[in-house]
Amino acid sequence: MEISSKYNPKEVEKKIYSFWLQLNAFNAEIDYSKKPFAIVIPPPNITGVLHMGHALNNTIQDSFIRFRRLTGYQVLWMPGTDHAGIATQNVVERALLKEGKRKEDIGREEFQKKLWKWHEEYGSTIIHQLKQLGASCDWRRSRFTMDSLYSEAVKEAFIHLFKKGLIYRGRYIINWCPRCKTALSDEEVIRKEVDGWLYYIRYPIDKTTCKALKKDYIVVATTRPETMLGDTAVAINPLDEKNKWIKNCRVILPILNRLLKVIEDQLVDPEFGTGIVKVTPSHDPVDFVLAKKHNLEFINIMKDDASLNENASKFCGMDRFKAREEILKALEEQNLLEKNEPYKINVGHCYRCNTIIEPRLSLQWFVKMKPLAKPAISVVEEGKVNFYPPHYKKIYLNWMENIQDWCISRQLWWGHRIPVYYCKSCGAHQLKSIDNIPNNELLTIDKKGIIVSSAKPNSCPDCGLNDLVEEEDVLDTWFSSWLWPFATFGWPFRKVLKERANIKDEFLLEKEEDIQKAKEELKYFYPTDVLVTASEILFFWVARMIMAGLEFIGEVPFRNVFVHGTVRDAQGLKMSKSLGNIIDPLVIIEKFGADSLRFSLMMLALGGSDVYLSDEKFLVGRNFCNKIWNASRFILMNIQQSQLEISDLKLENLDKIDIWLLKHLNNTIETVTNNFENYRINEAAKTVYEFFWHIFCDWYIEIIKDDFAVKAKVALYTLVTSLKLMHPLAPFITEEIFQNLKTIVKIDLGKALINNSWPEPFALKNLDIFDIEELINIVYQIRNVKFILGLANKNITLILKTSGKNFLFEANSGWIKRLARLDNIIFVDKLKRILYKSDFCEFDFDIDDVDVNNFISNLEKKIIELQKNIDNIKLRLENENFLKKALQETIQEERNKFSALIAEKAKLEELKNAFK
RNA sequence: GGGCGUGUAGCUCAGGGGUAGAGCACUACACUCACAUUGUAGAAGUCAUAGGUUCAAAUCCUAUCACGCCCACCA
Repeated sequence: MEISSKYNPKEVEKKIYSFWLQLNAFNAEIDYSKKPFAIVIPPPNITGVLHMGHALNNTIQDSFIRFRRLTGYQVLWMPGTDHAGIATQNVVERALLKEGKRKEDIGREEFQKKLWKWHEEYGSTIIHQLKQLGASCDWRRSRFTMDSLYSEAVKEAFIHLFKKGLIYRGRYIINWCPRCKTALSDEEVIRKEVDGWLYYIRYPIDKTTCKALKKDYIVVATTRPETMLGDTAVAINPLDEKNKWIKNCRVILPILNRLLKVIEDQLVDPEFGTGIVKVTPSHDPVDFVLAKKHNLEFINIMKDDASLNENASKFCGMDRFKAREEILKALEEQNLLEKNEPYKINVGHCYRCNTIIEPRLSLQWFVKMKPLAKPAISVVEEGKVNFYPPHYKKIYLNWMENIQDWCISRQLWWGHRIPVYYCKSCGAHQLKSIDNIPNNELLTIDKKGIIVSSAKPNSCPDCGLNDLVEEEDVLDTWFSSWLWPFATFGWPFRKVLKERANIKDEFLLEKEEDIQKAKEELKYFYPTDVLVTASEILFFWVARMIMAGLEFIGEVPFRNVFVHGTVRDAQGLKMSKSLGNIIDPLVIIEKFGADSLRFSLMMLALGGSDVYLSDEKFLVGRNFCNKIWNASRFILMNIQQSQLEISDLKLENLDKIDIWLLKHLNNTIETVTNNFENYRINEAAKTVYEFFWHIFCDWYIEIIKDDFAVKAKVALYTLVTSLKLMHPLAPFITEEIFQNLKTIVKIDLGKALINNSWPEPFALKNLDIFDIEELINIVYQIRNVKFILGLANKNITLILKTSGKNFLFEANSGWIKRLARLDNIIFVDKLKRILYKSDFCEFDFDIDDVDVNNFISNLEKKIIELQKNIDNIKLRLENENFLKKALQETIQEERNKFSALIAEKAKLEELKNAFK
């Protein structure tokens, strides 16, 4: 069998992946003889294309999964996709716009059809890409957050919370995206500091209401002058002496000439601006709070696209920013704009389209979070859910303790429809209109005529009539995602028949036994073991899943949360398409192979901290894969060429070199196992890298080259063991080599590597490997001295004097000569000249005219180094306090160190002096 | 404003009370046939700053300075 000197990932990966699929190696079924290990994938958006963040996230998961699969767990990696409300709607809207249509032109139903069609065509792009990465998910189970059965879960959750009084509908100031035309939760708003202006505007005082005037106007400071049209008061701090005089006045709102009263509230900072604030209840969150408290009128001045409405008089129809200019102009004309100064403002942006958010008064659905948060705080405090790295625990708790109610309604056409019906006869549907709210009416909602139900009811329970309309809004995408860890198993286990499914769902519970099986699977695999996620969605998703798990199942959804960092470019900027700084994982896979990508990422996947990437970072993985390939190639070719018949991997008649290697291998197995178990994946990668390359290849294989036939078994054993250790990180190449190996050696190794067994340390008697380490050190010393003397590329003869260890050198002379590039080794009793000296041996070369200057200066440098250390320790040993207070053990250690250093230095000086 | 974290070699980071570590990059040498996607050797750091605890601090504590992330109603 010919083995190419270059690994060809493209061919191999395709072949190996379908081999795994044929084996059903990813499939997870209940097996009570094994312990379960489950991970649910963070479902990527159906609009998603695999980016480096996905690659990192999923490689970590796949490595954990493959590790556990090999260690004998019954493994489930549950895959799926997320319908991603706004994101998907935006994509399809854009496509529609290319045809010159808006979604309103074709209507909700038609638009939804287009969405589903889009999902069918492109929705699984990312799934295919995950397969290219090597993800070993049980693809049969793939779920979509809009599956018919999943809808049942969403409805169940809503109804459950509603009945419990944890869902309410309320008029509230929410974040509104005027482009997406929907409400957003606080988490969906990205705050960015932008340069703006702080405008100082004069509001004249109504002289009929105010007697003792200091001035005939007051000044308010604002960054958003256009909202002044909705002002219904001005406010000062009750303790603000300098503005106290306006307390009982009324002021006149410029342009509209509305009379505003002055209110007093602690929320006002007397130090900011003039200490007087304009209050715009419908367009500012703080003012909203003030207005409720002080019973102010709410005037909405904007339409849903953030252009001004009829309440804005002559500015009606104008865009908000245009209106700002015009209003400033008008104020200036009337000499009411006192000044403006540059000012940095924190402005909210839509996380999907980056449009500036408008605080907007509207009627929305909310979940009361405090009662849900309470148990979710306890489980983390008690350690039932652990974070890696652990400091995320604090961040989580801090957030949870300050949690706000969750706005869950979205004015989108793509998503789970809120399971609510309104009775027209009871007037419930009219509450939807939000413009011109008379004072503060309807801030809480009477439940009359509002029916929460999973299907349209026949009649209104309040009035008995059947004039019902369905709620138009859909639910926040995260309201379905937070159910992911158990909804994917089929919770709430309702029978859903094919006829009722609105798409060709593959996952339906049609028969009673399906339901029973699904329930059993949940019981077996849930709670899942670890959730792997980026820190960005800790609150969006992770925290909410914990709450949902506890509320709906009564048990945490996962025991561990592994948080990895954000993927950034070499400059530290977040990778994003708009910045044009992305490194496409698919390009890396194309160029170097999936394993190179995976291994490189895992070397860098330090828990919690961000991953800085540049193209050359992927060379680590590529080079390592090349090393794995070629080392394996060497071993296999030699077994073939020497026609070795190896029938088993039992190791016997080991010599010291073998034991030296196996000791290192044992340590590696232990460390790698430990690192995987403790989610220290980069440590696992580094450990196996170090062993395979620098112990196994650099030394062992080099040492045994001359008598490979004798050592082949140990080499083969070590190779197989290493393949297992590396498989979670580099699955394709290790499986490929494993399969090649099977055709060459006549050993029953099992059918495949993927579901093979994890290695155990080899049982070694505690044999001393000191001699081998010494010999390796001597080879290193010979090379070193040769370099210093400028003899690196010359073959020379070594003249050696040992302390009774000649036999050792004789027994190992083959490899020592080869690795140190020696013609010969001559043993003598006394050296004329000494180039190296230790307790073990001393040596010289058979070359007379060496350039000693370099050698001497090198010795001097070493002596100076040693002297520094000696001085340090001497100081310590002369310190009475040290002798009095340090542990006896420590003192003895220091003394030993001291004498060792002194001896070492003496040797070097002796060498040096011999040359003078 | 509050919370969390980070500052160690040119870069990316390990480590962690008692002589500073790795990888990459760099320098020199070597195409000795598994691998130049290689090998061998080398140079490189007052462990952010200032105090404190300690016999001993890069390591623990405090403050400061930088940087990063998250949360928050300063218009």
